[in-house]
Amino acid sequence: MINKQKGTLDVLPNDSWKWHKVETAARETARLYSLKEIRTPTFEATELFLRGVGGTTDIVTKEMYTFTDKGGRSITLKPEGTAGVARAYIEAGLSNEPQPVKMYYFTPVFRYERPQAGRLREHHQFGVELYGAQAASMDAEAILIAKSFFDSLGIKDLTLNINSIGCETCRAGYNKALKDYIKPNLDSMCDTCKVRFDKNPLRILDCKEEGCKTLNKNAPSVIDHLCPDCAAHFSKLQGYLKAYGIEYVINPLIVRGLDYYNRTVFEFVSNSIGAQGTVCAGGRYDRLVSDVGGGATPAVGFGLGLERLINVMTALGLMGEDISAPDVYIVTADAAAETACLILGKELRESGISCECDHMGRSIKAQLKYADKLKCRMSCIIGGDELSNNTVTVKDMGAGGQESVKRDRAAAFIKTRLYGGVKK
RNA sequence: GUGGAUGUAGCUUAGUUGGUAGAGCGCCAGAUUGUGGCUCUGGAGGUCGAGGGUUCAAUUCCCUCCAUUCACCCCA
Repeated sequence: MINKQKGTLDVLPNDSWKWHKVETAARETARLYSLKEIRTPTFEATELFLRGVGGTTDIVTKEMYTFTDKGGRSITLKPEGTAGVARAYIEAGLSNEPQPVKMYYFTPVFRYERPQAGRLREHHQFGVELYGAQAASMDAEAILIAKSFFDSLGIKDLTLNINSIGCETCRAGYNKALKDYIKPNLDSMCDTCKVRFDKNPLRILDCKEEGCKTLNKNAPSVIDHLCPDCAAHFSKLQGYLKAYGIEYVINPLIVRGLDYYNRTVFEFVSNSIGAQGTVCAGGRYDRLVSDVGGGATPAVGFGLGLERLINVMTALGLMGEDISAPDVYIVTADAAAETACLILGKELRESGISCECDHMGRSIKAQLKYADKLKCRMSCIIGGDELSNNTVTVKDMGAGGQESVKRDRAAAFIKTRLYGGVKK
């Protein structure tokens, strides 16, 4: 027996409807906002992520699935969805299309980490990428898209956290202020924070060590050090959110772990699925496209973890149940009727009725029992009597009654019963 | 990479102060004539995570490993 790999998930036949439900809702939301789907490869040149995500980030330094292919190239399974989209945008010359270019994707994402509740080595994301617009209204629309997607699924449990981490110019000033604040206490910080102090002070705010957290509470806020342009952008964003009626919390401690973000960052967080409660996270990344070799292109977007989303919905009792079932089960009441049953099945399917025939050689009783388990709405029975009369016995599995119908009228009769004569 | 918890049938699990295991659900089959849902009866299915040690004897005690799980770092 070879087991599945650590941190991977099988979506089994009895669970796949959950994914369909969520994916259908996502595609409908995408349609409403005129997003077009983009599909990019599962693996890319490692260099893309080094330059896009950032060579010093944890994702790149210790979590990537990187290998050398048979041609000696360094290949990496995508650790996030955005870099590949940026690459495709440049490579296909999408900057020449009318802007903005609004896209969405579904993708597997691979990160080598220890699994726990809400964390896998391969997970799946629904992502949105809005390229070409620098207006704060686009940031607001990204958030609105996520919000209306959650609303369409009935999820009310999520808290929206927003923050602005500024641009390069305000970052420099802020980093200095932060370092000035930290410096007297640097010795009491944890080891990783000491490293962050030099490399990327902003990330100190993200530290979960008790000592560092306490110190961070009174740390200068990024928001107070934004340059006039960034401050205006952040203020406009909040204006749009208020206009949309979207509640949010400004959380100055939100700092994304991917280097490409600037200005707006946000997270939708749930409390119902354990320690890893971030279901959706995103922000603005105006430097990404140029970082991976394209022209200056403002962009904003988010990634949304589908496994976590399904976990939240399950925890909140919003997942519902699988309602897909074959419409009709065809009971082979006599071995001699087998061919007649199979042909009837083909005919029903050709007229749009889903159905199932016996392939197990079961007794009539067992076949009806099975039809009941499948939750079929109707059964057709063909045995010796029906063969000689050229009829089909049609049984209503809900009400329990049954009647004899001429064989050549069977499909039409069943269709009327199932859909009231209106084609599905 | 670090720390804690757990590993008995497909699932949820009981159990033995050490004498090679039961239950519920599920699955399959029956309960006179060609008919499901309720009920009843029967059946299949477990090398008690793997390897080693102690012992006359280990699923039970000890060790190692593996897997799962939760938390940390980090992230969706």
